[in-house]
Amino acid sequence: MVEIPERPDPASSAPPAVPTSADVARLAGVSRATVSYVLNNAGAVRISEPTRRRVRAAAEELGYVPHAAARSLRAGHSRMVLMPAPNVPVGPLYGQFINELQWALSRLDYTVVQYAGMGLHGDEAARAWAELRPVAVIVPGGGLGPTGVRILKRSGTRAVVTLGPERVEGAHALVMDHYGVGHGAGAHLLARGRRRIGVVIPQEPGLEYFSRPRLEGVRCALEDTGAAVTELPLAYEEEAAARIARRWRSLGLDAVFAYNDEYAMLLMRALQDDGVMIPEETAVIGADDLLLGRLLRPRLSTVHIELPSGRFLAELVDRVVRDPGGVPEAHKVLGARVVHRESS
Amino acid sequence: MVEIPERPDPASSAPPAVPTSADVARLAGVSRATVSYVLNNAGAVRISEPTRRRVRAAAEELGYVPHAAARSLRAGHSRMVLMPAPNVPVGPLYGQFINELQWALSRLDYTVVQYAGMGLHGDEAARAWAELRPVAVIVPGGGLGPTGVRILKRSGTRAVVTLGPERVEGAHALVMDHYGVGHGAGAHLLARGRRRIGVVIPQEPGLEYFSRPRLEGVRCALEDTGAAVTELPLAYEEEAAARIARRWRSLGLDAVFAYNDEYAMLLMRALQDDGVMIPEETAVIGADDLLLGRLLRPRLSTVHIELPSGRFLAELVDRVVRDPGGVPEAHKVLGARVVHRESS
DNA sequence: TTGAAAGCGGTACCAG
DNA sequence: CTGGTACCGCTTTCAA
Repeated sequence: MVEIPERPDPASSAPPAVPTSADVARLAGVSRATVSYVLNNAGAVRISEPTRRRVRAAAEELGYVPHAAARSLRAGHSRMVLMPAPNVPVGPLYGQFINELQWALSRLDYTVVQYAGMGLHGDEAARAWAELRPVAVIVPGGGLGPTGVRILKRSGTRAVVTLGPERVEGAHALVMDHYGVGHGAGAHLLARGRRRIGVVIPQEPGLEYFSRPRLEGVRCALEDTGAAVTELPLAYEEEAAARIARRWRSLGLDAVFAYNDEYAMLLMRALQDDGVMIPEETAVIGADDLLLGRLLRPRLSTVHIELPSGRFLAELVDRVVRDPGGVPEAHKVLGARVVHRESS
Repeated sequence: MVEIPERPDPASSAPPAVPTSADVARLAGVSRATVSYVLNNAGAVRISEPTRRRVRAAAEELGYVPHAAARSLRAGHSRMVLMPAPNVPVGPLYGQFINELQWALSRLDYTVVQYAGMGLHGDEAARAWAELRPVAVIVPGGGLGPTGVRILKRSGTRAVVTLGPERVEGAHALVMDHYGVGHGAGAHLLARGRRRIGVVIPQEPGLEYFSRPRLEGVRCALEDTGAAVTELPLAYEEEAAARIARRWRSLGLDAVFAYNDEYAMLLMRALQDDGVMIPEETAVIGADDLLLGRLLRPRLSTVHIELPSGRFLAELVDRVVRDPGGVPEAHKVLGARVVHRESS
């Protein structure tokens, strides 16, 4: 006896209602409880094989898909890991890291979600994230303060991990301080006998979190050495580079740390077009160790950056989720190593 | 009279429970209904100012954050727009497009979420997405078939938009066919008098969706012209490029379409290192019109690709969400225009 | 102006 | 082995 579904659902204009487990139960002639047991392969309860088949068939026929919100509401928790979506195009290095991370978390059976809250800042954003009741939140780039962490924890988030340049009170941290990148570059140029060093500061918004620490690193490496640092604001456009190149000789620099390999390529091309000899007249070093640097002539010296493996972070998250009580860990995870080629 | 909260919550080991609207109500000495009215600025109901203040203060004190799942469960719908997270590092062009899109959707008050379902394929993935009951789903790159669309629609998704190379039954589509990119490149090389044309096929997985149509486009442009196409599999590594360059002369090609500007740079460098004159001996053209192409010597010819604006797609989504009944639209949105520089 | 109560879709306990 | 039922947190009539 298959009862006719209660919902009237005339084939008129209204779209057919979304099937619920109750609909499946009705069609299979069983109770909602049974449907739940069958579809979740509940081990504690034994359901007869014929019943199981009827339920599965009914679910299939209706195109039933469970409702995640209802499920996690009842369960009191979800396995969602939330990270804010980057609001600026991201390089291959970091992109690769994110992918690894997502993959590793997926393997640990988490649902990874990048949340695009493009208008929100600070605690506003934290509140928006908290509304989704994620079990863990991973925040790159210093977009979260201690209050934000508290908001999240208060809403049941079991693991909050920041990736910024410095730790945040209450949160676990993968400290990725780009200071070391600049320091490496500065020390290298110094060792090569350079004394008047330019540092490119990208004008693109959203890069300050990286460029400032890198600059600071260079500064620090040159402290008390008689060498001097000159900031070189540079937009990622041919014309901007040409303008700098034109007044290059008046700047009197004998070396430049170009923020990364892409800006290095941009600037190096402009300098070469103006007849500046590299590395004789000016040494150039980039960062990120992209393939493109090896393709330049002279081959570009660079600072190779070692990001942590996605698996490492995924395992940290998993560990903290399982035991949220522990004292926040902080790992310094950004390796920087100078790769000397021909441009310096 | 402020009652003591019911939940015992001893300051022992158990983490403090997440505050609910009931907790706020208790603390403020009102009912849950009133809390809801106040926090949602319900216009239909007038609540006295003192009450509002008490409620807000209580919410503040408890660090109350509403529970999105519960809310949308009750409401019967959400404003979540879901898109699968790319599982391969994405170029600046496409990255920019995604950002614009997210921004535009945010402005229209949607919650944009990139879902990383790294193990799932086809209908599996569609089911996983459907569990979240998004109001709209945007799927790039052909990762969704007609069945998948039906699963989503059946689960209440009001708008399904694909970005792939071809339409999908039942879904709206932004047809981004890279065929035209290849066609433009092929026609250009032909017009420049080239007859034996190589086409780079990247070996990196995940790029087939782009490289195949581009190849097809070249083929089609050369149809019945006496010109011939040679496929050149190429991994994005210096050594792979060097291998191709070494046997270049034996290939007898007078032109190459290098898939995009990055592969073009890689190959061009290898060819130049082997003494192949560009463009005299071999013409090279890339695609994407990246800045780096303009920095090469000779300057790289390229195919400029015009993606639709994020706003356009956002408005399409919004329109369809408001009126899901309409017949699926299909827009051809990928403009391709050859930019002739010096390498061809 | 405020409160009581129903119900969104699932899950899991307890009876039968 | 299966059904009844309470409940997760929130919104929204309906009454008072």
